[in-house]
Amino acid sequence: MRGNKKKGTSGDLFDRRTQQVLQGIIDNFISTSEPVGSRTLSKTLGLSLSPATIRNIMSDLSDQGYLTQVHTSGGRIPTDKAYRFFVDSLVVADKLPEQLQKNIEEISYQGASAVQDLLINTSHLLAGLTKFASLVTAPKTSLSRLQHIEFIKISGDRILVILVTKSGLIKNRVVECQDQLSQEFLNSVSGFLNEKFKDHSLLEIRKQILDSMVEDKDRYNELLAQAIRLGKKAFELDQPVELFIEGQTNLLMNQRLHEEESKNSLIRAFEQKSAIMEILDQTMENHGTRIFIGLENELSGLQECSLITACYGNKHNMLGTIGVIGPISMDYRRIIPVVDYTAKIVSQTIASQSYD
Amino acid sequence: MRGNKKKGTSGDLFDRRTQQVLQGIIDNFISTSEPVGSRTLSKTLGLSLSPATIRNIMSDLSDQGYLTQVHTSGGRIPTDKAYRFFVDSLVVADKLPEQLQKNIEEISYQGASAVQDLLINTSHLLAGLTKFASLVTAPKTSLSRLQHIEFIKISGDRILVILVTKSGLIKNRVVECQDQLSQEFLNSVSGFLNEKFKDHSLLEIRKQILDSMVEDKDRYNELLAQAIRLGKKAFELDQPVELFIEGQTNLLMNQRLHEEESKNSLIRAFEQKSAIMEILDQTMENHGTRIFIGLENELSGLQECSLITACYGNKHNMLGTIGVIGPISMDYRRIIPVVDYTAKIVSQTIASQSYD
DNA sequence: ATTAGCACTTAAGCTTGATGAGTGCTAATT
DNA sequence: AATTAGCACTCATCAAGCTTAAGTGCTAAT
Repeated sequence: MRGNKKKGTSGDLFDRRTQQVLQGIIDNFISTSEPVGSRTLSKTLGLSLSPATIRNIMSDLSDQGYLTQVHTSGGRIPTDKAYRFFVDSLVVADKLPEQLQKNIEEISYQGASAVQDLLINTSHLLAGLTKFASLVTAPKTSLSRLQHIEFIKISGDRILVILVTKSGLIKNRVVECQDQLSQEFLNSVSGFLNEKFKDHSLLEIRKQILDSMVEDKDRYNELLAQAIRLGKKAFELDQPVELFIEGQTNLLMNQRLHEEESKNSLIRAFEQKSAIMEILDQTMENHGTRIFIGLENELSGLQECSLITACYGNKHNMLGTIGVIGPISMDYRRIIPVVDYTAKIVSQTIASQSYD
Repeated sequence: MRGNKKKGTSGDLFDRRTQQVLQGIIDNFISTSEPVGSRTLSKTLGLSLSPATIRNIMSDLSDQGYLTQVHTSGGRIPTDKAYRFFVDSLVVADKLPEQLQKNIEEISYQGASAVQDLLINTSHLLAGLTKFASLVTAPKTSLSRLQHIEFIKISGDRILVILVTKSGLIKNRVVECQDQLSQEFLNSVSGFLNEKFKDHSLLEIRKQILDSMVEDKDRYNELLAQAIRLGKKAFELDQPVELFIEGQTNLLMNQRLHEEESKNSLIRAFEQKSAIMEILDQTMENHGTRIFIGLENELSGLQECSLITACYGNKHNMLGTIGVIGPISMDYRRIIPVVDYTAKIVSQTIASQSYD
């Protein structure tokens, strides 16, 4: 999203005209998915250049790796490199149509519930608007800070643990417990934990609890001992990968992905949730929209696709990532602002809901 | 699953041989998905009948609507009616291989957590084992009976409501509340509600709350008034359709579904979650495995597929349904017992976890 | 009742040739 | 020096025609 005139990824210099031709080819291919040839281009492009001239330009672009031919004759198609150039030279992405803005803003009005619900809605929304597959990661539980913990006895030996984080995540799990503990006792335990650990990150809490288990081997305080024991169970992270994927079918049915084989590897990619998580986590290092085109994707199953991501969170802290996976020849001008704006709205909504 | 000798759906009488031929055709088609002809059949069937004889039999079966020809020559394929007959005459489905039994049983050992988690696991499991799409409905919240309700104040004006049902469902939602209520007060409210409504169905509770709102217009008891007000918010059902669908991509990638158009209508069908819910709800009327073949499905998008369902719950009460959607020519002998046994294990697991 | 034999049907695969969009190159034009 | 016209060439796509293999229905022989 910077540089607009002279720089392709590898520093090739284009004159204005060459650039227009490349743009034209990309635009054309994005809308038709058909290889585009010199004749067509000469007509659609407003430049009054003969096909022959355009052929020369195209030949140069081919030499520089921006175009390839599917077969000897029959037009050329843009390479990943061309899309990269194209995307980089989008100084300002299209403004988002008002209607779309409204659609996106609606997700935040779905009532004040847990952050997870917001994220699930977001992922549905993105998949729906783009007709591609959407990815949304939840804030990392272990980095979130404790807002509240509560134990509820729901039967003789089963205790429901409820964990609320500052960022608005709500988690529950049931733990079993041999000792018969009264609800009153549980209340004092949770009171103790809340007091001691409020605002600490879960990771930290977990560490401290483990430490004190080592220290207080011979404990005399019954409350403390139980608190530690219960706390251990409560904060013991199962950490199921919190990644919401929606609209896989959209993507698989997309006309532009026809190779049976690439569909299969795409499905396999979607199954590697933790690998996807890792990639998305990396995008949190620098804010803003990021775009991975074709082979730029580390995950091999995604190399026939492009991934567009944006982070949500507050100034201090990126919490998670949202993204869209679509065909390489997607309409970047349309999709990028959608992802962008959605991330912004999610950030706002979370900010207004969280307990900082 | 009843009747094994002489009855097709419409009461046609088959002699033993005809039936064997039909079986042969179905088996053959299930494993190859190619139309099967008289010559092949004469060889693979162990009956030492000449192709000509088999042709005659096949001709009869065609007349009775059990077979159709895709084109004038080139073998015949079974109709829905044939599968119906086939399935009905499966007196006893294949025994489930031990390995599969183990796989299925494992889902119940995933630790004692909320019923929802069990159901999500189940739906993953079914999709994985069958390589088709799986459906799992959660127990109806409104019919479940209250085990416990709790209010937790998580910030000035936000209260977390936790609802645990007898069947093991755990629901949370955040409600906003203008009045500043102390946690102690919330505790007495939840104490009150627990006492008054434990074991009542949520539907019933909701009704009673609404009733008392009408009655006690001029309330004097502050606790009661707040309890009612909070209770109303808590039991006001959002009831998001609780249907877990997994493995849609499995199904879409399945070789046997090739028509682009039928894939699209399948996707559309999956989007109508409430319609699917309705169908699954109907299956709860009578216990046991149910099978809907092709056009027997009410939902038009599913008419190129078969749906196999089984209910889970306890003797008194069916709670929900699990199911699999696959191509009409699926291997019923293998799939039916998988669905069957899974439902059984889910029932057991829930029984051991629920609070009755 | 069963089977062999035969004429007929048809999808699928193959070749063939025409068409059209596209290409690279060279020579003429501006 | 840049642009363009012209030309020979390439190749996917399509339709037409042909062959093959698997299948069918029917009739007559067993």
